[in-house]
Amino acid sequence: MQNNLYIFNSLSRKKEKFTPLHPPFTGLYVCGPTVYSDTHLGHARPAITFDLLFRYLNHLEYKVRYVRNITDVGHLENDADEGEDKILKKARLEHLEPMEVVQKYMDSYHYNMYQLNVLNPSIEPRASGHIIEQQELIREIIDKGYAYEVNGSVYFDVLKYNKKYNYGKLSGRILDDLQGNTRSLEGQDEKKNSFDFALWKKAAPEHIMKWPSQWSTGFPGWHLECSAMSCKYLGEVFDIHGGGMDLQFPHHECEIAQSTAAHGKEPVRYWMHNNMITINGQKMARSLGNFITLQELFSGSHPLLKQPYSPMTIRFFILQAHYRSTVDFSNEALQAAEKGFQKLMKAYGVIDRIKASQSSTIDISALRAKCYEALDDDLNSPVLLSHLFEGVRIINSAIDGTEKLDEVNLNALKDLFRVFVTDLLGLRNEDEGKEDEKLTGDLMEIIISLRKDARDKKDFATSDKIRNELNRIGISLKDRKDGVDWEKA
RNA sequence: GGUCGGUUGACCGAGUGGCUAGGUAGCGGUCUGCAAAACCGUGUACGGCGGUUCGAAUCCGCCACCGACCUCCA
Repeated sequence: MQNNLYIFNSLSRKKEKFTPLHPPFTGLYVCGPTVYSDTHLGHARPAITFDLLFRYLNHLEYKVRYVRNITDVGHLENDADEGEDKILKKARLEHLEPMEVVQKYMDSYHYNMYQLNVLNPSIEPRASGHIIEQQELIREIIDKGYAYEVNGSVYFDVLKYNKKYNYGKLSGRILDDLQGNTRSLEGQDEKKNSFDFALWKKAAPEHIMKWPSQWSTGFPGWHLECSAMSCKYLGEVFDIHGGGMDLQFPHHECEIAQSTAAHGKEPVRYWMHNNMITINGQKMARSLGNFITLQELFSGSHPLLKQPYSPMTIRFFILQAHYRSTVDFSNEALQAAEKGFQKLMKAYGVIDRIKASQSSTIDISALRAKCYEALDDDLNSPVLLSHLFEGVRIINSAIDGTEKLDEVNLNALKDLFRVFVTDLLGLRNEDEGKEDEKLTGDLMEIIISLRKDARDKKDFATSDKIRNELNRIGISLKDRKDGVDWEKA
């Protein structure tokens, strides 16, 4: 299992060589969505980032178990919600069962992921299906002495944990600073310290989503589900944990604390965090009211959108930036991405027209090595794309005859595009079905030959009319030295 | 206020102590009857001020601006 993959580990703040704990097996856990609302552009970022990682690890022949959870127990929306459960609140508004809301948005998330060509994870566990495991984990933490029960709720004892371990190591936070930064003293009566967090919360009588436990009828703390489910499916120590940078603190910090307190071991070996998508320089988030859903992007139905953008345009747009950089949304950037994507796929589509030469002016193996180098360098997809555009140039030049490829290099080029464009970047052609394609092709042949006749007779009025009329219905003609190509706009 | 990150040409976006990605748009050219596509060429780029260095946009310091996170409840 040779690899040369380096990934940036948020824990050490350095690029580190990736080596799984038990090769060839590799465990990958990524924080999935809370399904209380439509999937938005921000959700696409981690999904695509870790899809690329999943695809690459598979390509390197690791046996990857990719776990991406669904949070369906519900979180608070924002301060204005006064503690009411997010999913519960939405349910009241729409007069639906909480699980009906969950189902609806989970289905739509799955459909959007399919549209973006994001592969399904190996396991997609739901928090509501792992209440028992979460309760067991709480008991373990209590047994080890790092949690305490107050009035039916259980809290994590951060101060005690920090005496033996290091709370804040992932996010670079110092406990003393956190203490000094306490916002207010209200609502903290039950906890020993303001920075303690809930493992189990006693539910108010009107709370719908609640489960029985030895402490109270209530619900698990938010951070718990990821600790419990990652441990169940990947073990007490596993290889890679991913998620958005906004989850680094407190969510991931608390995950580390919970798992370490329970098992006495550092749970995650490599932490990876994707950066945010911004809109006009501000983070896109539901709570900020500036988010664009994927449906709106695909249909163009949002005041900020000048046109619809296809799923593959969005995917390409996201892959054109490195996952640890913010990427700012704008119509100009999306339009540029759309053109670039089409250029790439168009070249890929004509690769079979290249005829092998006796000799080669290009060495594809060098290009291939550069492509691997790009991915090995912390999944540098923008650099990979720049190399693939060198491939685009080679394809077009080979068709024009200004570059030559022998059979070995031609096959290598085809393989390069199949591996990197299709398999790893997960880009696919979006041209619609082929039902009427043959008929259309036959008709086009006839029209093209008629135009050729006119041109042979120097009847350019007729030939231009044919071309213009075709243009009008979205078909453009391209005269080449050795024939005529056509394509739908 | 604390912690962390960013500031690259018209736009997006990589990257490196000297060889200065890529996409989009613009301009010029080749090819075309014309056009399109493709190919070739092209640009006033690295926030400001100092410092280290033979040499910095890349390292260090200061400043400015922008952003993310900052425990309760979830």
